[in-house]
Amino acid sequence: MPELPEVETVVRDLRPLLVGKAIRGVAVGARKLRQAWLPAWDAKVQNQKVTAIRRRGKWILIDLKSGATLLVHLGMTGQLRVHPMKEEVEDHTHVRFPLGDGKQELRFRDIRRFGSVALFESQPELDAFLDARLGPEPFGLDPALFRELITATTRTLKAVLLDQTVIAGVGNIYADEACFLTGVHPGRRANTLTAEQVEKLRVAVERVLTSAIAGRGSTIRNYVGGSGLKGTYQARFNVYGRTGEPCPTCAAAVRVVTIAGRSSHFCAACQPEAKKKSKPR
DNA sequence: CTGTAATCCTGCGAGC
DNA sequence: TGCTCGCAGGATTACA
Repeated sequence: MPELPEVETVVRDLRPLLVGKAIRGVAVGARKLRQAWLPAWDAKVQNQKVTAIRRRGKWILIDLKSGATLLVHLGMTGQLRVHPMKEEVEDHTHVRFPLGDGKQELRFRDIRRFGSVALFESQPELDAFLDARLGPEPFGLDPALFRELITATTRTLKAVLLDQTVIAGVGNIYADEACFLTGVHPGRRANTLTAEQVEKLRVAVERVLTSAIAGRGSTIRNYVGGSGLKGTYQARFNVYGRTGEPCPTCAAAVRVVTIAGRSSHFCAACQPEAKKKSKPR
């Protein structure tokens, strides 16, 4: 579910609720997540104060006093929230961390179980894991570097935007929205974008992510932030999930096709397909 | 290097 | 009403 704006919203919501509080222990459910919680980690979180909570790409990093870090990924349906301890535990809650004086606990809930919760004992170990998977954050990128990253391949633009090792944090929704703002078809070969289009794309990616964060992310089905609030940005989508509805710019019907294995929404008038090679005559 | 499909899961809406 | 099918904010792996 969650892309960068949703993950950022969770982190911002949780920051005042977690930082400075101690984790008292951990309770793990029977069903396995992508990464199973290791029993050896129990002692590593016990009575550890949370010193910081950060985001990198779509990952949530919860730093502990010891120098270890809890690394959380929300997958498609993950939720990370602080609840009163006495509040009923919802279905699909897989990991719980009682906090502070025991009146509250941090709960990880994930219907589809594509998410994960893991512990890294040192920063170098954590950095190695993340660096192998993530390119730079999409904000404040040097235009020349952005251009290099995007145009280094013949893959489709959509595939490149979704590739976390190129730019971290963009997912299916915001890739489509950024392509729309750029006026480029998501199936366009990345190396064929003009310098102007690449620059427009850089700005569009930043703009759509920033606006979405301001709107506390998008809730399509079950996303909620760290305090349980839904997002609002879904009301501002130009193309995502708007198949058949009018393009906000030109009123042509929004279309959907599969690109890079994902449904990709676009306006055929505002985002024309690359011209086919015409036969020489 | 590409693209595609399958895989990990559960739930929900569309269509019959 | 009840069933099956396909699809869903992600990431990884196998294979052509």
